[in-house]
Amino acid sequence: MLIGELAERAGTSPRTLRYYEEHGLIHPRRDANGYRQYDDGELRLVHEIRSLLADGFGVDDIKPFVACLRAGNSAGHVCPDSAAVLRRRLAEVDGYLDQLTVVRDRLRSQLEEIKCQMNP
Amino acid sequence: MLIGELAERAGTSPRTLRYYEEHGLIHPRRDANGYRQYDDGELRLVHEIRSLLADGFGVDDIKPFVACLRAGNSAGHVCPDSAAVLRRRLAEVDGYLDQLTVVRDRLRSQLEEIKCQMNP
DNA sequence: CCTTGCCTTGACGCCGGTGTCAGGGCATAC
DNA sequence: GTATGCCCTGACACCGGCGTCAAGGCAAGG
Repeated sequence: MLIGELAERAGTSPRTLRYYEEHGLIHPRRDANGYRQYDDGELRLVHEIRSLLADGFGVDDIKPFVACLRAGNSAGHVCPDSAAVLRRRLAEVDGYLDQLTVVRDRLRSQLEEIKCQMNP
Repeated sequence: MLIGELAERAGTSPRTLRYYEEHGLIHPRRDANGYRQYDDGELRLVHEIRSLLADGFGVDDIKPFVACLRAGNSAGHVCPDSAAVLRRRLAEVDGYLDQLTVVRDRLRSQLEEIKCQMNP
């Protein structure tokens, strides 16, 4: 499978796949051409990567998950290193949720205040 | 009041104040020197700006609030334009909260899964 | 006069995942 | 031969609020 086909099957772009490779997430073989050659395992990997990115992980955070999968585990998050990253990210997300909740409440109360002024 | 003093009183930096000015949020007078000259009204304005920024508004979003204050209103959010921005931002924040909640639940369930494997 | 310290404008750096363009090779079909 | 379409590497653009450095002016104290 060449890079274009993998990109399409993974719902992304060749540029993106080269970026993942540049950052050590995937290691495709090369044809005599120099063309990157991927197999179905890489497709699964890319799906995992994109899922983690969608959850807000950074590329560096994802490396332990990839290593875990490559070590033969059925899921990327069952290894200790991945779990540590998971916990860190969970704490981060909880923090963002708290912050956003505070902001939302402020916004709501300001909008409430306006409504009251309209019906004095 | 010169820019350094205002910056310190507002808890920020001269660079930041020049940035606000560059984007049309404040309009200080100039001394014969060319030095920016601020009064206490600008200090209040800067506090308002920084509060809005902390709530996730962009510089452009803030303009209506500043205009509202300059129009003599006691608060920046009581004008129709500001209210519209408030509603837009509230919807945005609600969206982020939904997304983050989904992510948090996924992270939690993955961590749960690991705990279960440790006590089989 | 010289230093110190504030002020001025202008411009580049950051962060991070991708888009996009430039310039060139390979492969297949006509 | 050439047209098409994929591949390659390398590099700049983006967004946005601000840090930071450069190069220079102004004010005041020794």
